[in-house]
Amino acid sequence: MGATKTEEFTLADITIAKYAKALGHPARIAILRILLERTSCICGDIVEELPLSQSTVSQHLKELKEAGLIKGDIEGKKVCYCIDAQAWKEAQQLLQVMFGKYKPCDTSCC
Amino acid sequence: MGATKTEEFTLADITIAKYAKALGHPARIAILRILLERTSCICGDIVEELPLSQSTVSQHLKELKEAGLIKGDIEGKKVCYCIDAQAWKEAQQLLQVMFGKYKPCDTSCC
DNA sequence: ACTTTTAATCGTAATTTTACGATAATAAAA
DNA sequence: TTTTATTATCGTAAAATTACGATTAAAAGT
Repeated sequence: MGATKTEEFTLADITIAKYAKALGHPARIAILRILLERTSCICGDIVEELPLSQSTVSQHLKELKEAGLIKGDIEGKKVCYCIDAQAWKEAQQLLQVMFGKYKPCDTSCC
Repeated sequence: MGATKTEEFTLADITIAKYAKALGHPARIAILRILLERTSCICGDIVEELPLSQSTVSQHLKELKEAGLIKGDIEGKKVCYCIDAQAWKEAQQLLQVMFGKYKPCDTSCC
């Protein structure tokens, strides 16, 4: 036991959960904020901005990459990270639709 | 090691990560969808709709509750779950603002 | 009072995540 | 070519997550 039963759910739920999971750590939110701040994407000094070691930041970057939310292109000695426009929009849309489905309930219990 | 360095980040990042983490599993997305479907919130048959055992579903419900996204009121023999309007709106807003910050980058690398 | 129903909690096991230092790997600079 | 800078990966350890069966707790029904 312990392994997530991913197969048993709908693709929509799996996809939204994948994106949400990637967003589920303050360090990764912080990384995304750094990438969101710039219009250009020459970025390689993410490590200095975070209270974590280089290897740990690299790991978080990997997870964001695996979720599809960011891309990393080798630019000489450094690696240039930026947000993946397509995945970003998909995640945004999926979450937006889900959050928009809420309607205040009419029974007394809540 | 292994413990998340939660203290070192901004409250905004911690909060958004907390909500995202709660959304980071297909089962919990499925649960939220079930709750979103109804305008009333007499719900106690969430277990039947999921391919998981009762104890596992209960655990997922607990995590959603701890993140603040849902509430559970005891209604006689059953427990009545529903979405917490305030937390829901906060999560929605935080995510919306963050996702809205994206602007396509102008350099060649991406 | 006893039984049934419903949901939480406990105990346990496997897996995954988080984190770091140390070590590669790669490309630019000297 | 050797050195330096930058990032990824490996190895490892602690902690958290996921999952389930068994048990407990509480309320309702008999």
